[in-house]
Amino acid sequence: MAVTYRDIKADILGKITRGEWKPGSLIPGELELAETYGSARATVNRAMRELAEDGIIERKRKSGSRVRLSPLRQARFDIPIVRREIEERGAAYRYALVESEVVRAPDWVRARMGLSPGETVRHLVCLHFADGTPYQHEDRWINLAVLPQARDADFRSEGPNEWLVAHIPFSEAEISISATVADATLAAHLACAAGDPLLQIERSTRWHGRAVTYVRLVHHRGHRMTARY
Amino acid sequence: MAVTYRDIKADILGKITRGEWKPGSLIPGELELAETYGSARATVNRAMRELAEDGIIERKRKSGSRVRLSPLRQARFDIPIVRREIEERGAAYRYALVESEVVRAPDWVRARMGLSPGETVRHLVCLHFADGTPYQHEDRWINLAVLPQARDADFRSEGPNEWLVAHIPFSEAEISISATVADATLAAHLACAAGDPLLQIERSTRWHGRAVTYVRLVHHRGHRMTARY
DNA sequence: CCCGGTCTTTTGTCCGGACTTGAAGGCCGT
DNA sequence: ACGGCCTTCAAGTCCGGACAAAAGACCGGG
Repeated sequence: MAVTYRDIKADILGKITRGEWKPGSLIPGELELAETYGSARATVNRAMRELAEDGIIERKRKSGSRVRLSPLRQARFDIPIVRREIEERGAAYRYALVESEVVRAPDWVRARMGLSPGETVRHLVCLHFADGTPYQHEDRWINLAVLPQARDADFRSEGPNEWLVAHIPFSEAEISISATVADATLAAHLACAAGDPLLQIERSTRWHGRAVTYVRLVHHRGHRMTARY
Repeated sequence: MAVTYRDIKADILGKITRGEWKPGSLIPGELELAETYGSARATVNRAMRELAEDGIIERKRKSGSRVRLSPLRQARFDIPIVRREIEERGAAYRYALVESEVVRAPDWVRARMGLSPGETVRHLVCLHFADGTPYQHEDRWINLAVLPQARDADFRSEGPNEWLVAHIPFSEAEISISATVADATLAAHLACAAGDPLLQIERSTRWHGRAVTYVRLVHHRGHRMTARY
């Protein structure tokens, strides 16, 4: 059988983890590797390219490839739709709309979304339950200038997240994770004590450069996001 | 000039974001696309493969490629070494060792790291400062069965993170993010009030299947991790 | 009707060759 | 010493062709 690019990738990775090729050292050129593995240069290239994407090595034209000094540690977190996240844990999902209004955007929302003064937004507060216990509190603002259909949409049975992905196929987003503290209303909604530390995710989404929605997701007490790499 | 795989990728992505190819719909086969773009199938393949990696489309042999129903939202967070993180913000980095001991692993550490009873670990408590203000509190446990050199290493001037990457080139890790609350000692170290919510990262690292280190990083009040996608 | 085997389609991978691009290093004139 | 130009080299990309592998589709036997 021929050598696959996976074989080559695994072999090179092995040499690195076993310490044969130390951090900072130069790796043989693609041509040389292709010869030693008895494969085409394109195959070696694919292996090396993936190693570079994985943050294991660093590549530069002319200078060649070298093992990274400090392995670039990067973790990939999936940010699934809540319903999916809950169902994948084998729990029953339930959704509830707590509050809904159409208002002029308050200043702090305007600032975050980059709206002009006086623009109106649809403001929603929702709760997501897993097996009956509160899982996530959602505080969402939708820009009606971009999505006027959101003014009359009925969010009582369908969550805004689901509605949005059906109306905006794809978008850019900025997401940020922080810790916050439960105030009285959050505590009531999430069935925890006021003062409890809670994990909070904020996401602002834009479509063709225009702010579509800003959402603040506060998770139940003890929630953790996990990733492997 | 020839069409590059980037051109093709951008063009297809455009068709999707503009709604020409709706979520769930089938995308033309590679052969057909190669013809319309006037390029080789390998080039189209590269473009499609990357779109699949980015979570935009889904590919299956025989059935073809289709636009994802709900675009897989995944965010990549860089987990840099603290020193680098601080210096990249343009702040001055300072490190301090607070506590250091060699002990038998307490039960909760044993459980997390999967150690046998009676195994010894090096336990370190460190602080990382940015421009003089506390930035991160580090509570680290190193398995001396795997890294006996850690018993006598001097962590007074060099942080354990730096020491570790120099001694274990690469490793697998599980990382998990959660919110915690400042107790008295954390509050004192991080210059915040007891009861403040703090962002906490836990990471366990293994090398060739054996637990190397477990670390709990608690960030200063108000810290946030941000990513774009 | 169900079950397994075979066909066919589509993506996945590889090859060997070619040209392009970016950056390092040297050369030269000031 | 100091620019700016030119060479050179390694990675980056592309081509056209080929075979491999997965997974629907189809079909015949029980």
